[in-house]
Amino acid sequence: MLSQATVDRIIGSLVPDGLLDLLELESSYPARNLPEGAEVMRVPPSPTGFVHIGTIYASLINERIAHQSSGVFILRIEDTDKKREVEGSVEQIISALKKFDINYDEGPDVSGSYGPYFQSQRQKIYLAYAIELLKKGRAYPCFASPEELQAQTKKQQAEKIRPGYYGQWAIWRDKSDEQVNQALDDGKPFVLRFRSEGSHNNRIQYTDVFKGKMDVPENDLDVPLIKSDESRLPTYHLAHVVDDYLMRVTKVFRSDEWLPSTALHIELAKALGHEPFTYGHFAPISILDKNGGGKRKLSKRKDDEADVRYWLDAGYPIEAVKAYLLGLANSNFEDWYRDNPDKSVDDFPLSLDKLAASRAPLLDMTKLEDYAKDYIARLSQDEFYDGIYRFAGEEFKLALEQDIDYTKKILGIERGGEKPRKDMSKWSQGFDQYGYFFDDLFVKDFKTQGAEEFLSDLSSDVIDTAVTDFLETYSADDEQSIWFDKLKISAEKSGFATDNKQYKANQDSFHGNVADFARILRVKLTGKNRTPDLWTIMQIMGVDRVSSRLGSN
RNA sequence: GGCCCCAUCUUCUAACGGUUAGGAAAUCGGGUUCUCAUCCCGGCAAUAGGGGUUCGAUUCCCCUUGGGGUCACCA
Repeated sequence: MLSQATVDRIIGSLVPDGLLDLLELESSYPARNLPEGAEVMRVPPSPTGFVHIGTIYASLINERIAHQSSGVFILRIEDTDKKREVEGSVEQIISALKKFDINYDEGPDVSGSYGPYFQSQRQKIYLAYAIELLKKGRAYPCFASPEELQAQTKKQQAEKIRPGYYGQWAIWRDKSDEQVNQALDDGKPFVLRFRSEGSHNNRIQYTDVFKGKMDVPENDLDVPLIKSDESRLPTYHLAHVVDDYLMRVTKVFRSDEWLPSTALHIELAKALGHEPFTYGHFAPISILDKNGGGKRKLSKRKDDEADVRYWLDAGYPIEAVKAYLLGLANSNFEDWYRDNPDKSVDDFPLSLDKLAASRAPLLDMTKLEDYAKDYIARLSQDEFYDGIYRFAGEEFKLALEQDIDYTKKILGIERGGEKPRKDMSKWSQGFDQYGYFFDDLFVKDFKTQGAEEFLSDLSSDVIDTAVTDFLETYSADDEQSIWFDKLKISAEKSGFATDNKQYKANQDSFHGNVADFARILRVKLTGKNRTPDLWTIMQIMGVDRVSSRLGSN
């Protein structure tokens, strides 16, 4: 045990301008006045770059649980590592949550009486608790250099001993007053470490909301509490225990990666005289390794999909992404969504039990696309227009605005009925789906390319004849059935089979079947070989545009 | 390596200890359609292996194997 004088000296070096009074501090974080059963949840991203889709997943879960119980959802920025901090990340986090329509009641840009919500602004608070531990003899300064520590770890690995700063490896744990003062005199940097009283041979039990009864070894690691650099910011462990205590968080839901340090957090809370938290650990989203490995955690470096910007930029509808994520969290979501076509994904009652069963769900982009197609197909015409418009490039935007009536007709194709068109999974596809309707864009981006790609098997003579034959009989006033009858007649005249069986039996005597004949018109008209039905397209384009596109070469 | 989590079709998963092991996505066939997207019908496809407990095990227990996480002054 360090002498009072030494402890005071350490305190002086840690907080030269005075220590916060704990009682006073705690009185400014009173119990929340919430209804019975209300949960206070939080999501604590760190601003170290882009926003991870896992952060959105965790936010979704925490927000839902909080708000379903008439509780509070907090966004707390964990910016205690100034070295890794990337400028602009906080704004990115905030805007990502906004885009996903995940609302927090307290956060960096929302007033709340349990702040501040930047951990870097709470530095004095952590210090006060750390010093409290120091005074109790549950913390001590450690002057070991990174090199020393590294050498120690190496030695442990070589000798196949459990690595870590504990027991005999906790070299500064029981240094004398003289040694500590000497190090202080030398001006050596130091961290404040936790003095664990646990033993790796003892076991502790706790209940995880998702995983049930846990039985793990006690913590015996003397982890750093306060960093040695001049920021004197805390490590995650201290920050978590202090913040969630003061902010009156009722349940700590975090991803599985925190499971191994839970014993430590329990011991830390107890050392501070607090009741340990109720924890719930859920499996993080994983992805199939592209290089043939197994499943693994979604990694920032290797996977584009880890970045929410990827989802946003590609123009996946947010609701669809949320629906997919909710489906990963709760397997009954799909059924619910199908049974409640008129409800929003935000109305889904997330269940804790179901979440328990979810394990390391694999990100399945194909399935997500399916969700997205469904979602877009359900949209009203106005919503559909909005989506397309928002993701349109400058030229496409101008085209869309030019003649609203024309645009509305175009975007209204096969929409709103019993069986809406289902061919778009992301908004960025809007241009490709509808751009050809606009003459400038057609000439620039569709016309030539399409003819080369989709009509290369037919000679230009055949194509010309087909177009001429069709135009001879075409009338914009024809009903669809008449139009199609005429189409068949011109097809026959041009040497195409109108009967599929006939065609299959005798392919050589035809240029192709009706489908091929229609393909000529389709490509000439749209530059594409996949479009909604031709009659509708012609109706919308109008006779002049149809003639001109078919007539031109 | 220590500790921890996890284990049902290709994927996400469902199944009070008793089901022909179900659904969804993908895929394959068939139908509808001028091409597509759809839509409808159908097919393929799983309880990792071995021991127990039990009349009976996907379900409970143990072992093995496999996958994942963690062991930082990162969170």
